[in-house]
Amino acid sequence: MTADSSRARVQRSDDHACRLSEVVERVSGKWSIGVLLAASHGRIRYTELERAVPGISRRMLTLTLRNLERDGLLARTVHPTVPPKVEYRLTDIGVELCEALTALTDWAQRHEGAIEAARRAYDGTNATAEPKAG
Amino acid sequence: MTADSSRARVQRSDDHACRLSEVVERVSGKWSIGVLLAASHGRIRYTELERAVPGISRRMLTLTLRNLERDGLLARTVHPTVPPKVEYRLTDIGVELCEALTALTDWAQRHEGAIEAARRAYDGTNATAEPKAG
DNA sequence: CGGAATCCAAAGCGATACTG
DNA sequence: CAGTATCGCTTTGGATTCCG
Repeated sequence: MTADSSRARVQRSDDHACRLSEVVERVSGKWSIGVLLAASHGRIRYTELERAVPGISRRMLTLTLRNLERDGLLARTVHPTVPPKVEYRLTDIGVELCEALTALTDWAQRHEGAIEAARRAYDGTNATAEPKAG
Repeated sequence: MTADSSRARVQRSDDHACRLSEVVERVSGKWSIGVLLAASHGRIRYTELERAVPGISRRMLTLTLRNLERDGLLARTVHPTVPPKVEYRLTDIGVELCEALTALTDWAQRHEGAIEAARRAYDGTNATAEPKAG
């Protein structure tokens, strides 16, 4: 990955950041998490996913699905019936990822208020340059 | 938030996903995590960050810094000395976030190999449509 | 029903020159 | 040293259409 890491003190930070980045990259994108969670209830079909993740477009759903599938987080099963039927379900490591994400949920929940407060404070302090206050 | 959630079974997933999305949004972007980790070692200056996060540009460093600061994850201290000196350090909730992220690191580390394998398998299976195989 | 392809707008990001 | 402003390329993502 990063070509030159000869700077010693950056090493472990770099390593740590690298690992994290991989996870975040795979989970970032507005939709990955929504899809992941929607699939965590058990088998779910394409159209169900479309409804379960409110604002998503066909394109993004398919793209997200493909990514998740490629990383081995989601399994795709095609039923060769007359009206095609495709079901998705989390793999074992997909389930584990969802569980690991609860640490984040937890954090978010604990500090939800603090963050919003910080934002308001920040926006207030720098309001002089903020034309959106209207 | 999401206009129509009358579907019952989606309710908690939606809620959960929402919370998670907030976290991910704030941490997504190629650089947020790198900066966060770099700051987790203690006070760190602008130029030090620039070096600690290898590929980052001035623009992105500043942008990322501002975002993190706005969310109350990072604190900025200006020393009004002759050559300006600005130091950044994680706030308490910033530290907590970094700690929460270790659950993800852990997951990534455990399944690093499995994911790469899944990718190769996927790319291999769908290689017929892949012009990059050289 | 499930999904690929195309088109287009917006956001992300890098490089760099400039300022206090 | 720390940060801002501008420009242009690249990526993301939404809407729509067509296919098996």
